[in-house]
Amino acid sequence: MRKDSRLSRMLHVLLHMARHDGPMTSEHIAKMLQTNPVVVRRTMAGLRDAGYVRSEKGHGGGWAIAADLEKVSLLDIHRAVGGPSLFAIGAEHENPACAVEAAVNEALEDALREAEALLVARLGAVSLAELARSFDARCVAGGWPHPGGS
Amino acid sequence: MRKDSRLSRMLHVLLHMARHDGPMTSEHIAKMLQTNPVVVRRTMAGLRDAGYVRSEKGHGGGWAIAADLEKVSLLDIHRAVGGPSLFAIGAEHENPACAVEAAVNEALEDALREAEALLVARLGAVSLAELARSFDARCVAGGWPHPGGS
DNA sequence: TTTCACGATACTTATCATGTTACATGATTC
DNA sequence: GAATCATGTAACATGATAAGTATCGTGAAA
Repeated sequence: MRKDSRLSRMLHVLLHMARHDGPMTSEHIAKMLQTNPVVVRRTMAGLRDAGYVRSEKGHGGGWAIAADLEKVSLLDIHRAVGGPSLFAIGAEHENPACAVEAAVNEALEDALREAEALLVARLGAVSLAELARSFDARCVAGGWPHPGGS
Repeated sequence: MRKDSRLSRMLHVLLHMARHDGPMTSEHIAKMLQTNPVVVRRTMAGLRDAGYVRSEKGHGGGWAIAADLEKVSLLDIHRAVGGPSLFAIGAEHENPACAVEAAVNEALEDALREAEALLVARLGAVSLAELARSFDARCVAGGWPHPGGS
């Protein structure tokens, strides 16, 4: 099953925007993500609705950060793009009539719930600002040219 | 994205088989799972290849347990059905040229790795026998009629 | 030899993120 | 105000994959 990369893509965009002056167009962003401007607008609409970014039409328009990156976590972004299910496996029926199936589901869902709690906690504990700073640190440590092209 | 229910289904079948005398046909199993016999054979082929079940053709044929349930974990079954990816989210590119994207991927993959380790540990810690016993306990506690129809 | 049940192949369906085309809307520039 | 730029939105195509279906072959039991 192909993976949902919306969170990953939006984080990528947000970090670029955090180190970029002025708005970025969908077309520019699409090139960064190697995709289509419409996909960018569609996905970023969630971030806009959540107030994390702002979009402006017309000349000089585009997308810009609209929130304090210290206060937005990776989990917030995950939710802003629709908070898709984190797992690719699960039970077939929600409320099985069969007692055996119910027992199996409970065992599996217990395990999944725990893993989800861990993942949610991890994503919720990291702010975009921290992620951006850790990126800066990587650049210094690894001797990368900082701004980066894409 | 619709979830992969192979693990859940196979556990359901295995628990029934553990409390059932003689082989069960694909058709019988398919009714339990509310699906098609071909789907059953296709999915159970993995369990057979791994040696967890055995299949016999002809009159009186069907599927039967072929392993010590104490020694088979839920993780083993997950792997026997193909060990599909556990997560529905992930990064777009494996080895991004962009340093920002690489940093994002690393952060996300760290979190996913941790959650996966937890989930794998949980699934690996439970044997089919334990799962079956916990089902028995549920029946007693809840006053269910034990054998169950589907 | 008939019936039963699995084995295997091929094809269809369902789902959903992603990709694409087309056009409307609003803002800026001239 | 006309042209241009950029987003907003709708509609549809694509790709991947689990699941569903139809069909026929194979081997075992009655």
